[in-house]
Amino acid sequence: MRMSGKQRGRPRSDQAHQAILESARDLLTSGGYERMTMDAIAARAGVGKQTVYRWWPSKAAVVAEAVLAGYLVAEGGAPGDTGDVEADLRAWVRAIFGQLDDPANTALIRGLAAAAADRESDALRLYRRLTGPAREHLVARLAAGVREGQLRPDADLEAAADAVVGTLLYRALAHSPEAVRPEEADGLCDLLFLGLRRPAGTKT
Amino acid sequence: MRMSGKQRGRPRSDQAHQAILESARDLLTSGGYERMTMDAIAARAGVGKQTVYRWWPSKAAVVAEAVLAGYLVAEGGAPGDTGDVEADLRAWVRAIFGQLDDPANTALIRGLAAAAADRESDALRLYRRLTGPAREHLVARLAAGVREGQLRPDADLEAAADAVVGTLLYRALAHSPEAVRPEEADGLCDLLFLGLRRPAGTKT
DNA sequence: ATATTTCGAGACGATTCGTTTTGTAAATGG
DNA sequence: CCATTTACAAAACGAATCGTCTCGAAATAT
Repeated sequence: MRMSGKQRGRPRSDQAHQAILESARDLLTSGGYERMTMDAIAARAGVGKQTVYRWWPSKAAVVAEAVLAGYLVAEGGAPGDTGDVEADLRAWVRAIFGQLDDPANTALIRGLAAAAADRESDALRLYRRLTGPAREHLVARLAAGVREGQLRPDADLEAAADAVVGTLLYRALAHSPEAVRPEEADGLCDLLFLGLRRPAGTKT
Repeated sequence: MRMSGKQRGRPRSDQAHQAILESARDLLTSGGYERMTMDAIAARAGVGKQTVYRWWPSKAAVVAEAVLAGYLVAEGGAPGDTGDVEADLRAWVRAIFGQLDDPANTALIRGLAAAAADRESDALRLYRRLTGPAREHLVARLAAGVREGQLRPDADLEAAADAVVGTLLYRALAHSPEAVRPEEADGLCDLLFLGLRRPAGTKT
């Protein structure tokens, strides 16, 4: 057994580590997954290819970590809790949809989709890590709304979260970046809250 | 000028054409996009690679047409119209979700996603062709429901259609095939129709 | 000082895409 | 019947890229 304590030998360069991820993100947002090569990632990071493969097993793995480390759907954290579920989530969903107006963000999401397609065995895990935080935040805030008596207690919160995340993913993958429609977020929220809202005059 | 009439030379083999698409589908459902090669497609189809590239410009194009020709989300056609929007669409959505229980179908959808990732310039068109028919059917049936007075006239039908298609895509890409949950379709429909239904006592 | 580990740089083999070549088969025009 | 034209199957080929491997230098512990 190796005693705990400092390892011998040259220590790992965290600077190189970060430079690789950043390089991958840059190439992804500028040229997309297809036009990006491992040689280019290493070169732009000022790093040997060996250093990349020492820490990641494949191109898809590098891209996946670069995307997940640099862009989380739930970036900015959980939705606020002002006591008004509807207002809180409306603002939150709107903010996330707004992030998709930046082509760099949709490029990252498409990059993750490409990485998932490239490594089918990791696809499920990648999509989960991409959408998991947002899903959990949504469900948590909705559940709080139910406890506060603002939402109907029999609502299927998981279905609502899937609808939001699914619409987001669909929009990021299948909609042209030019067709920016911020009101899409409102349309979705309108629709969902019509069904989620607790009918007036229900026992609290 | 060439007079109209029969083309000279050996005519194109429709049999080869079909064999190529079928071969691509088979390889896609068995091994996925990553493990499928153009040589394998041609060999399994009993066709020269030249014949493949004569009619399709790239691997992604072959896969895309194979998927879109062999699997449409709206396969089976439009939802029925019994006069009850909710029942019609519930059955229709359920049937489509049911198709995702077949791993072959999710493999085809993932194949299209891979093809889109491989040819980013064609990605938008591919996703539109994949989801377009289902979207149109949904919106059409919902609009009929509005005309029939069953759904609220101010509902955002596009948002509802996006929610359904988005959830479908999300499920196909990010959910493990084992976790079959047919009730997901019902949960989604419950949620949406709560919001879409015309409140009782509204002027017709 | 020596051993150990990572570093940047780059050569290397294997795989796969997409092109090109070669000889053959199937159709039309004269 | 023969020339022309187009598609066919098979396979060789070049270019690109992935992932591995080698090399000498740098950094750290003993």
